Formats: sequence, C-alpha cells, structure tokens
Amino acid sequence: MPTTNAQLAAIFHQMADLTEITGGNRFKVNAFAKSGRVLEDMTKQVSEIDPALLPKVEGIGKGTAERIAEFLETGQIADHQKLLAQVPSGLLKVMDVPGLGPKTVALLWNEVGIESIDDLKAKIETGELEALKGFGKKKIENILKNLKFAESAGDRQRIGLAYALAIMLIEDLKDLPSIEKIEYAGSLRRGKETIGDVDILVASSGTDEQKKAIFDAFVNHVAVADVIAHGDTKASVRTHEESKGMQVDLRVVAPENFGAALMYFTGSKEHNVKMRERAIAQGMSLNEYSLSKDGEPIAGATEEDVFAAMNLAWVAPELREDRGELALAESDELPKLLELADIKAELHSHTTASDGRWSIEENALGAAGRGFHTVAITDHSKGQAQANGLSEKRLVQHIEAVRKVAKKLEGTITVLAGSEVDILADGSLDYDDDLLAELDIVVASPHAALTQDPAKATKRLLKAIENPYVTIVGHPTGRIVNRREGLSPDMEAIFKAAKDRGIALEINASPYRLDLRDTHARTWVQEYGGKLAINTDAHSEDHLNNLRFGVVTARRAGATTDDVVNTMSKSTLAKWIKSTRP
DNA sequence: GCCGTTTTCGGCCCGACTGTTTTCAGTCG
Repeated sequence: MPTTNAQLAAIFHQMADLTEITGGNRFKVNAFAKSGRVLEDMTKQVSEIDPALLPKVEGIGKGTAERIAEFLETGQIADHQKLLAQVPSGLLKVMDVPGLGPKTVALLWNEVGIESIDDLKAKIETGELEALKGFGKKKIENILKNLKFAESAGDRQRIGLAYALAIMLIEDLKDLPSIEKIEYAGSLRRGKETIGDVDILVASSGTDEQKKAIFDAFVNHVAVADVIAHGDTKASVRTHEESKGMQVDLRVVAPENFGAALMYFTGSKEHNVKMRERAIAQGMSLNEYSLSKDGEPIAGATEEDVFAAMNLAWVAPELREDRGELALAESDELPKLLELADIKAELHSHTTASDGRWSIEENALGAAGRGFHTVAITDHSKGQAQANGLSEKRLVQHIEAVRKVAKKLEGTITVLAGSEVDILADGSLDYDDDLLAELDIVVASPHAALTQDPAKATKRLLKAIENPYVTIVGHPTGRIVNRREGLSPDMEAIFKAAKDRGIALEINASPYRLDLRDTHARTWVQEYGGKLAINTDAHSEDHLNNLRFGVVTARRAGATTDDVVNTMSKSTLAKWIKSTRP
C-alpha cells in the first residue's frame, strides 16, 4: 500500500478509536473505520484520484473526501488533531488490551485518571481499581492476564501458521461422536494473508452430553495453553507458543443452522452487515442460525440455501469483503474463480544448484506428482551469493543438466530451463541478454535494495519489465508478510508496462511472501486484464503445498482460470511463453 | 459520517459470554 494511503488509513482508524473513547456518535465511529478500511484496500494512490470522483467511492463521502484533500495539502487533518488533543495518546494502547473497550477505557480515564498502560499497571498495584464500580476481583485478574498477553503476543499471524493449526485441530476433533460437519471459518476461510484468530465450526445434533464432550476435547487439546471462555455453544482458547498464542474459537450448532453459522463466522463483518441489511430490506432477518421471515426460519442448513433465499448466487468466501460482491451475486455476474486443481504448472522453483534442497529430477518428479504438465527450474542468479546463485559459467552447465533431465522425463513432464534472475537496484538484470536468450523462461525478481524509495523502485521494475527476455516478474515488491514492507512502487505504472509487454506478474504462494498481494492482484486482473503466474518458489517438495495460499490470494483478486498462466494447457503455455520473447 | 428501486432525512446487525449484576452493560466477533 502506498505510504499516503497507509497514513490516511491509520488516521481514520485512529479517529474511530478516539471518537469512541470520547463517547461520540457510534455510527460516526463506524464510518471512520470504514473509510480507513477502504483506504487500506486501494491500489491507486489517493492523490492520483480525481477529487471529484473520490466521494463516489463506497464508504467515502463528502466529509472523508474533504479530510483526504486536507491531508494531501497540509499533511494533517484538523479534526484528527482536535481528537488527539482531547485524549491522552497512551489511552489508545490501553484499548488494545483484550477485554478493554472504549467504555471501560473512558471510565478508567475519567474516574481514576489512567492515561497509559503503565498507569493501568500502577493503579492495579495500589488496589485503586477495586474501588471502581463494576471492577471485581475476576475482572482485574483478567486485565492482568491480558496485559501480559498483549505484551508478548504479536498481532495477526501468517496464514500458513493459522492453516496448519486449524487443520491439526480439525483432524483431532472430527472423529468425535456426534460431529457431523467441521470446518474452519473466519478470515482463514476467506484466505486473508494474516489471521487474527482461528474459527472452527461444528455441526452436531448430539445430546448435551456429547456436545460437552466436544468442548472438553477442544479445551483440553494439547495445543491449548489457556481457556478464555467455555460455554454451552462456544469456547475460546489461547494456544501455546508453538502456535504463537493464537486464539481459537469453537462453535457448535445444529445441522439445520450450519450454513447460516458458517456464513456468519466466515464474515467478513462488513459483508455480514450488508447481508443483514439486505435481509431486512427484503422483509426478512438473518442471524447466525437462519434466515427467517415473520420469526419462521426459511433457510439455514447450507450457505447456498441462504443466498438463494435472498435471490443471490453463492458468493465464494474469498470475495466476502464488501467490495461489490453482492451486486455481482444479484445479477449472477460473479467470476468463476480458479481452483487449486486448475493449476497445471510450476514456473518458479529451485534446486540444490542454488539454495534448493532437492535435485532437478526430484523437483521435476515432485511437480509431476502433483499432476503438473510443466515445471520450470529457476535457480538464483549470481547476485544472490548467499543463496549460492549461479555464475554465468555454472548457469551454462546447469542448463545442460536441466536439459538432460528434461529429455529423460519426456512424456512425464515438460522441464524448462530457466532462471530466477535478480533485478538489480538499478533495474538491470543479473545476466546479459545473450545468456538469458539461452533459457526457456526467465523469472525476474527483486531481492536486494528493498528499502529504496518508491520513485527508484518504480524505475527499477519498469526497466526490468522492458527487458525482452523477462516472462514473469517474481514477487514484485519483495515484501515479507509481517516482517518487511518491501518496495512500494507506483503499481499502476508497473501494471501498464507489464500489460503492454504481455508478461505475467507473480503471486508468490509462499505464506511469507504472497506477493503480489490480494489487492494488487485484484487491480491487475480486474482493471488491466493482466495475467497472473501463481508459483510456489519451491525449494523442496513440501513447498508445493503452499500453492493453496497463492490460489486463495488469486481468488481474492477475483481471478478465473483465464487470468492465470499456470492453468494453461501444455501447448498453450509454451506458446504464451514464446509470445513474450523476441 | 454514509447512504438511497419504499428514503436527501432518519435510519444505521445480532447474539454469546463474562463479570458483575438482581436484570444488565460491555466486549467481541
């Protein structure tokens, strides 16, 4: 996300929090938060959008448009500054402590003068909090526990970790008697790159006794460190450090409610709000149990039932972000999203020649084992010395070795000799064109100088895209989820140039990368009609399992099989690669 | 503050769990 959009998004989120603490209009709070969310999702720099069109963007009205203009002109927003002046800055951190919301924080501030986390700790120590109305022993104990957690735990975790945790729990619970269905929901099901907590939903028509057994198994699971809540229909736990202390919520519902519950817990929250408003407009009401009319349930067993009863096509979870999906569902114009099984080629993978942990042949057979018709061996170029990148001389030998394996495996899988060639800081590539011409396919990726400013980054990537031998730009921004921001180039300029060249931009499927990210991929596909390449960047067999994360990211972008080069038939793919080269 | 095929004014989603309550407010998702 470009810096300005990120700054603005943060300001609007903060205005929402501050307005909440000061007891402002709660609908205004929602509106501020919505503006923040919309800004986060934008690919285009807000400064490049015609100010007259800005209020037309859903979630941004006259007020927000004016504030954005004010920020672009002066670098700050007066209303934001006014709110900041009213509320001690440390209070916002206090609100981040789980269990402490705006009402409690305001009370702590107004009644005992707590203005920061340190104040909170001190007042608990002196026992002043116990005198407050509504503050019992248990509540204070919980605050202490949550303070500790807030200090040690990170925010959201990468999807790879959350997915592994969810699958482990589901595997360990699914055979309990009376469990009819069990699925993960939440942002994990929507395929977001990071997950706040894991939601697991169970359908059961079992006895109270059997349901109790399900919850008992859950809260006593070996991965569980702490039980946060444990009721008759719902339990929440915190996991051990191996799973980064992630929170997991388990919910058990009757089978006739499973679909409505799955929708509810899959979210997003914003999508759900739109669905409920829509139900009301149609004279019905929707909750996590069913869609009902005049108090009588009319749908709930499956998601399809509920959507159909509201005259909507079923919306894939990845699209449930309140980005216009309901309008498309109403007119039955939702894209037919690509599926994991549609992927038939891996176009970016490594071997022991550079930093992979498997041979050329193991790699090729691994890809063949997944049902792929083509694999490209793309080891690192010489600039990646720490990854044992190939010198020109070694690359020539490597090409030979790949061709030998290719010949041996003829009829099993097509093996392409390629390279993941470094895009150097100035945009030149790490090998000369003469050498690149010898390869079947070139993935060009940035690896170093990932903190350069946006203007330089844009120039750098544009120069690489101009190279006639580049077929795919690999992990275009070089970001690492939750760790490194990576490049923030002018994505629109990149898209335009890549589209003109007819090359593909990669969604690197590693849960550490997911680069392009969903919002970029969405613009690339929806607005430019650009081609995506979804690659695992496999350094070993198990990395091929990451493909699912690349696919859900592409699905979040609304991508169909037509948008993704890895879904092409063998001959079409070969033709397409040729078409990108001189 | 945002929004509109019942609306440019007057609405704006819904339920479980907890802790502290003796009937409910706050938080969370």
